[in-house]
Amino acid sequence: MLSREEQRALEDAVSPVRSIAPNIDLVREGDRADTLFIVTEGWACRYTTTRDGARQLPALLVPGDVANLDSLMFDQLDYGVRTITHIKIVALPRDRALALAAQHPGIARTFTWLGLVENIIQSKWMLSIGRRSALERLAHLLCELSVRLRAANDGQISFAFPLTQEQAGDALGLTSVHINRTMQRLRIEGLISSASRTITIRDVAKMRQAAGFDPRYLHIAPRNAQLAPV
Amino acid sequence: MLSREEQRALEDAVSPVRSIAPNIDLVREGDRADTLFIVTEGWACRYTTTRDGARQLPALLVPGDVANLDSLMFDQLDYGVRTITHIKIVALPRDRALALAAQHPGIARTFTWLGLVENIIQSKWMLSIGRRSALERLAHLLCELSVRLRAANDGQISFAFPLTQEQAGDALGLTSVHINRTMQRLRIEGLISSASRTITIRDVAKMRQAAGFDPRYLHIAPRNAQLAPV
DNA sequence: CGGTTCGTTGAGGCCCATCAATCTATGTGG
DNA sequence: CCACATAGATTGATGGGCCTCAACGAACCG
Repeated sequence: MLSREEQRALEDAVSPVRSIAPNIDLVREGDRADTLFIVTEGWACRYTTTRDGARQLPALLVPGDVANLDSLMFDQLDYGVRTITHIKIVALPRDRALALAAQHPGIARTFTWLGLVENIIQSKWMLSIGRRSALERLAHLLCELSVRLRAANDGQISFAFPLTQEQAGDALGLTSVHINRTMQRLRIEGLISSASRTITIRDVAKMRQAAGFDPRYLHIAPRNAQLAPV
Repeated sequence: MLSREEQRALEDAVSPVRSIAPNIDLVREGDRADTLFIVTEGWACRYTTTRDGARQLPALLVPGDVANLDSLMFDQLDYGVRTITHIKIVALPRDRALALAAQHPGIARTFTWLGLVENIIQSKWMLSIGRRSALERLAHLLCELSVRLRAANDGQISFAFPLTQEQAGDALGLTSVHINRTMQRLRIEGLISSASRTITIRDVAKMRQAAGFDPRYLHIAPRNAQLAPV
């Protein structure tokens, strides 16, 4: 999507890579932020909270994601950003981001593209949280992540899944206890297996069926197109 | 946000106003769309569905909203758009929208601004659906709409609310039956009253308290700033 | 090796869904 | 202008999916 020149300009504009430990707030709800953070390695999440402390994650951030796109236009953040694993990020000051966008149409295009995809993903999450059972929700999330992480799909898919069950619950609108029980059901039904924070989807077709998952909404070209179902 | 010239360019690019009856699909899930629809009067919604027919509305569309912003970049829609009331819309072909954005920085800015605000609103809806009780959810939605519709706030707020209870349920991840009972509780507790599709929030402060609502996330300047709480 | 975080299990209860019936409002055609 | 049809609102009874609380086990780490 970016020309070589644009790629270059972007890399020049960006701060040196910064490493951050797990469970650290990059930004807190309500903070002012005039810098975009781009995840290059590891996992993070956006989070929102109710007055009484309940948490909902509106997004999981994996390598390639921008943590706070809206800082492009808004001073104040409506959510916090917190690391999940050890993570590497680069920072892009808003001024420079806007200047880049003004100068390079491909970069402007990329920003709006990112925003629109985020939007679509959030819509799907809403559908899950509002209308799907716990089993479907969890299955759908795992399917989505397998695609976003571009995990190889050869009938089985394996990928690192570093969330605690509590964090998974916060993403799906469930409690950690219920995540636990739901994960067990997924295992018992032979859909997944997991060991040391790695999930493997044992039968991708069956899993997607159980989740009601159709990868097209992610607008990502599948890694090996000839193998990707539907 | 737009210069007078840009305003003008936009109005010139747009199709004549079209009127549409209630409960009509403008676009269906999965349809191709190369035209943006902008609501100028009346209500509509975006909707998504699961395989087994459950519905979730990721957005309510009121005057000023763009129904399908992502058609700016994507051919295929991941949701349907359906009218709720009689409605008036104008159409803006993608080509012209992109050309306008390329030529007028204010218009480009407006598009990304709209996308980012949508994003934030969706995050709040996710928080509601995932973590709030039915009462809080409904109260929060009504508070949000009162602000988005720019209803006058003089301690009380009245505005037309044309959703059926089924549609409200689809927006909030609840059933119509439960919307009914929850609405009754809001009335009994003196927070709202309603007659012939008009809602009035009787005590705005108490209502916002009950909803956990803070209007800042909408990034709209309040109509009479001196009266806006918080 | 003790401490802390995370995962697992059980018992009990509540919020909201489901199903179904009835009531009300709106609109339509005769 | 009324009879009727239909969509939407309301009510009741019942049940289930998920929450809550609490305890215990397992893994990790300094």
